[in-house]
Amino acid sequence: MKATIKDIAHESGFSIATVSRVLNNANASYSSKTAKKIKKAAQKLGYHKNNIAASLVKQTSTTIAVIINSVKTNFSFEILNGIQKEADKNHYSVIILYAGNRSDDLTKQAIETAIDRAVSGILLVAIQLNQENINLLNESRTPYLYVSTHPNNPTKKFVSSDNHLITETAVDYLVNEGHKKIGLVGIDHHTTGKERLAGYKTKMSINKLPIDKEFIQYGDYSYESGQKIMKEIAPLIKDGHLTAVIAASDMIGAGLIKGAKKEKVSIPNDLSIVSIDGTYICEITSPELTSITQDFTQIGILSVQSLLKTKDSKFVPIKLIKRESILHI
Amino acid sequence: MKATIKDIAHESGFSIATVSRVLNNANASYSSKTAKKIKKAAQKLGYHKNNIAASLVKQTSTTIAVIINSVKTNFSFEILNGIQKEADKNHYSVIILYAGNRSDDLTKQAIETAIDRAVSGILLVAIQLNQENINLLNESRTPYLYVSTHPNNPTKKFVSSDNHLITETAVDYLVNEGHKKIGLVGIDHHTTGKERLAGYKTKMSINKLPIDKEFIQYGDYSYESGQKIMKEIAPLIKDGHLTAVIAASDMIGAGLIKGAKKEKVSIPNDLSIVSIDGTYICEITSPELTSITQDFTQIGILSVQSLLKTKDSKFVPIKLIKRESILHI
DNA sequence: ATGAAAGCGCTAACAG
DNA sequence: CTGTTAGCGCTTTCAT
Repeated sequence: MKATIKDIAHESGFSIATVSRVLNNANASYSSKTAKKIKKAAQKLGYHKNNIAASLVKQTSTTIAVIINSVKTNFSFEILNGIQKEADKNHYSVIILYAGNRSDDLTKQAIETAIDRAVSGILLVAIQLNQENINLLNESRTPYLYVSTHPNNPTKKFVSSDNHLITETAVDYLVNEGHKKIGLVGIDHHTTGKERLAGYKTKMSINKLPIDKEFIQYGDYSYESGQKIMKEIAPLIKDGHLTAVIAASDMIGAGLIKGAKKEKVSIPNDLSIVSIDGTYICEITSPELTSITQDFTQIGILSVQSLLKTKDSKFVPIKLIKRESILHI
Repeated sequence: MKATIKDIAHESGFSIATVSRVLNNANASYSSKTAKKIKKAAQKLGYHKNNIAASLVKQTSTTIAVIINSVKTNFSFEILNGIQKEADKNHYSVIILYAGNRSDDLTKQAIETAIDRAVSGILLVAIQLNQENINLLNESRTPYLYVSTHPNNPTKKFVSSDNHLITETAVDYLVNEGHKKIGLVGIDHHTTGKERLAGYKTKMSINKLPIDKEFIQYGDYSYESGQKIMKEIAPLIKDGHLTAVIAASDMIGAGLIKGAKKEKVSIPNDLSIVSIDGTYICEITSPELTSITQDFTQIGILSVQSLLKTKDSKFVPIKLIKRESILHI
């Protein structure tokens, strides 16, 4: 039915070994005439390589596994896009495994599936690993990389934005616009949140700005979370005790705007917002959200390059994009 | 290194054939005692099935390929989520292949990759196939299914919303709210657009409502498209020649709202909008968008079920969700 | 109920 | 430069 290298061997008069060599461009240990003949035969028979067979003997496949949380983050899709694009370019295919809602069990299951399939590498998108899963990964000797997460362990490889820099840039900008009462809202208690908090504190301190306890509000990066937080901080805003916040995500920013409407808080007149992420959400809200924009597509692309080739860790540059949610005072 | 069935055979004292039977629950042609022993041995050795080897001999894998356009649709992720969830449940894994921006060449490439990997089925998410690609698919004898697309060929299998019903429901609702001058904006020239247009025309006609040429505006489902269209129709609205529109997507709806601000058109006072899709975008805009909501997660789930088991075509129910973008007149 | 043996299609020594 | 051969780990007749 489907043509195999055996058929090509028959058709061209060479052995399957030679056919295999030619078709894989193995160190040119064949004459160009042979190559031409074999390629022609392959063409004629409509040959397609059976990657499964190749994987079996090579004990590795040209497949990259992406493990991802199923939480509703609107940027994962962009990262995936970047990964996909770069994988395609290198003739790799991508299999996506969900780790549920940050569940260690499901993460373990995903890792096992990846290992079972003998993938050539694993991309952990916004995934936090417990020790058991780290061990599992290490024992498998499958290369892996943290994507959009910056592990505190310096021996681990990652590709992500620099969380410290993100909040530092945001504070600087806000200070430049005349703000002194600046909050940071919607961050989580994990690495990402901690780093952003650290960057924020650093710059606040450098600028000799006090940090009220209420300036820092935790959340889960969601729209609902943003609305809830606005309810919390509305009194402060009305009192003039808070004039600007850094939102931990666009969705938090959007939730803040929504909540502000209910609380009769005017954005940006009563409160300036700079949101972290810079996805298309920023343009849909009214007012549009000024943002510290992450280059998610690039994060995806570079993570594949790192996994397959460079093996480097990398911070991907961020950008401040001015829209309408900041008031100069 | 890694345990294989050979190791289990050794450990348990049975042959690899028996081990294979037990581990695959093959028609109980083994005693339960044997089964117990073998399973214990497998457990002890930390055995994991090498699916690649199994795929090679069975000529099929427990992998589903999803072919998808890389266009920025905010709902593909939801469909993917549903697919993933249901695939997981059935112990299938999912590989995602991008077909670029509706490119026939890239689609062909994606199909070939899928076939190469001997996937057990292909899900075409919002993909339009040309004849060459249809042939390719048919020759491969790989089962495939249209997802979120309703092919005009009745022999093809699909899982999607009923596009006719979507616009019919929208028109009915708008008429009920007292509207008579109703437009349909942002649709494309492909099947989806045509079906929505047909549903719209049907109900307009039943309600004896005239359809002005300008009532129908084409687009590409994007935010920008929505803004452009608003520029186009703003004069009509101001004249009172148009009081309501059905937006072909949430992004079109959001673009309309954005454009309306520029054009000094008030939503919903000057124009009512009901948007098709009902993703989270509808809650972020101001006013919130009333929508005909598609159940994308369910579409994903049912498409896997259809591919793997039922082989049925299916329309997934839609829902009208009232928010703030409709004025009763 | 169980085992032996033949491959699935391919790659990679090893010869020549 | 090319061919022979031995598997990769698993499933599946065909015997027993």
